[in-house]
Amino acid sequence: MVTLAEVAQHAGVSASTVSYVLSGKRSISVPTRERVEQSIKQLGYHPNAGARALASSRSNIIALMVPLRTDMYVPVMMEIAIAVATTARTHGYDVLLLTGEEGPAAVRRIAGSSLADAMILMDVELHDERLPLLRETDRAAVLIGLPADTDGLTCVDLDFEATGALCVEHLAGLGHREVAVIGEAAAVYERHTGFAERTVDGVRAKAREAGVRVLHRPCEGGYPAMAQTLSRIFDERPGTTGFIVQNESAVEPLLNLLRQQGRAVPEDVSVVAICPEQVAAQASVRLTSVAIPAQEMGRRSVEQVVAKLSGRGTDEVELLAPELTVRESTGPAPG
Amino acid sequence: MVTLAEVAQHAGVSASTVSYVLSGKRSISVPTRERVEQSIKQLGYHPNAGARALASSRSNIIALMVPLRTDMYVPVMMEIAIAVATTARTHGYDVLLLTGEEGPAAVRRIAGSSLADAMILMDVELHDERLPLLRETDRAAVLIGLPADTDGLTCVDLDFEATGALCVEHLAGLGHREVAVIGEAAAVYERHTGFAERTVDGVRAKAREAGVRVLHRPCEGGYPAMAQTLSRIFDERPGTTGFIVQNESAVEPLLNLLRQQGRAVPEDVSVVAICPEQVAAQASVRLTSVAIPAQEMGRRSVEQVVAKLSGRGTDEVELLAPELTVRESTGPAPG
DNA sequence: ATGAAAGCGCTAACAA
DNA sequence: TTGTTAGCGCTTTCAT
Repeated sequence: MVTLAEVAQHAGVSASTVSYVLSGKRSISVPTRERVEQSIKQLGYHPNAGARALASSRSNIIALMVPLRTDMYVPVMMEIAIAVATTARTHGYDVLLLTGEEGPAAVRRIAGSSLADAMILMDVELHDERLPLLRETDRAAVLIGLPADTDGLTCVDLDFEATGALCVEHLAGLGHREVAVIGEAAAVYERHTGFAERTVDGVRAKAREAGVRVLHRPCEGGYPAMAQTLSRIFDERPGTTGFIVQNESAVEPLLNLLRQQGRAVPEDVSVVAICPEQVAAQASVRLTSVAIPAQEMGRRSVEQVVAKLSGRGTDEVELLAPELTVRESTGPAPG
Repeated sequence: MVTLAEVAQHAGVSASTVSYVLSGKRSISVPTRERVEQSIKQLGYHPNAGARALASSRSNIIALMVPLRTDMYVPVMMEIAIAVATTARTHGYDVLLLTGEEGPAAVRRIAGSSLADAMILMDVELHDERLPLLRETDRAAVLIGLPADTDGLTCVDLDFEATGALCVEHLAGLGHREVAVIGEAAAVYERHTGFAERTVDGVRAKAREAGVRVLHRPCEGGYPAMAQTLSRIFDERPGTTGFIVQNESAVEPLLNLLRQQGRAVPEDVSVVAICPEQVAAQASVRLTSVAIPAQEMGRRSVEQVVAKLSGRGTDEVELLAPELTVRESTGPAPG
């Protein structure tokens, strides 16, 4: 392995000069810098990560804790993770992938060992077990999601209340007066991840304002569950003409079932989805939707974390504004 | 931060003793060990990762390179990644998440900096750019996938030839004589990832043996593409009664289109899918399928890597045996 | 069974 | 603008 000392010798300078060329922390004369850079290239030098971490007490690693639940929509997690990893690289950081399995202990382990300079936690629950530990730690952290108490924490999330409101606004604008919300599986609500509730809150608030009736039903995904949920909805509210779906695995079943029942989309009923763009665009009817901005969430969380690490930190809740894209699943209310 | 020296002082022993208690690399008297463990717990000591890496030249980190392509089925990648992370932890390793973005340079960077002790590469292509670098490196590595030249490399993958054969065998056993293979998008074949070709090879070989006619068509996912592909298949081979689908985003469109055309599954046509269990089980018709054993692939790749790191290394290609699960999409050939 | 001490490769004062 | 040097916290030989 090529060491910094070898580079120094090869370039005819001291070790610290090489170090400073690398870090840019002090000015180096042009010829010296060029010689050093030349030597680095020639010898194929790469700074040793461990030594660097030890000497500087900075690992340049960000830990990303992803849940290992299966009831969250996986592509979104992956998209966030990829966005985190690529954004982190542009700031000189690598990403350590932690699964939720270790639970709160992982926070202690990573912080204690100085393996990572900072942590990004995904799928945060309202009363997340990891938060107390996180607050004790001096480590920088950013949450993707919104816990009940955000005091002293930095959070990034989609503004789900605004999302719910936006969906209602769109449907109301098209003349729909009876709207059903098909939500996540009951387990998601019970887990109190918050986002599902926040969406419904937003829906309700805007509905009241717009004079729209709302019926909210959680739904496990898949055909059988969706069939049951749908028939119950029409039993209870036969006049329902608008649907807001926040459950990827219910989208396609819903469309199929409506078709089977002879209800045309969007002529008879309108459907707005809250889901990743890809799901909306590839569904059997191209769906009017509010996108889950997974990439943006990943990117912003890294930027927040990097800001914190550079002292420009802000303990702030950043809610991303929802955007509704009109496609072919919504139209004027019938009649 | 609590250091090893502090633990030593607190326990009234030398630093090396504490180190050896931790590593188990030499025998320690019971009372001493207990005192040390007591101190460790009491002080909340965690060994510093950087110092450890520097002194031992082992980071206890495995790098995982995931592709950032979008044309691979994302949940499978994620499942592998999670399996890698959790399995790694059981062996005392953490996982560094690298995206393909950096390309071959990432291999150099990680190896050069000793950031990771080993690498696991996903989505390996037949003539992968990273392989030459990998061979130069002394770092342990395992590929998920099968390049053209596996010499000196350890690979883990599903046995796609056997998978293709297994599908044909199942259909042939049910009396089907004309089978169509709906493959991945053309881009996947052009990229020469290999697995798609291997499947078709397996299909062809077994078909010859079983006297089954085979038509193979790549297919972009989604409805329009699937519609076109399907009509071409029936134009060319009106007698087709069996389908083998290796393309997650074509599955649901295919089922819908067959239904629309009045072809009942499995009464008129049978469908075998090569896809994750979840996709097969949640489709609108529960699909007979060969599963992509994502977890197993992740787990095995870590175990291989760990074996290599402990010297018990094997440069071996490990092909996982496919398993076909019969569900409701296959039945006897009509007529 | 335990201790003492020499590094591992780098960073960052402190000097010049 | 550059060099000298003292650690960073741990592992591991060499002693005892």
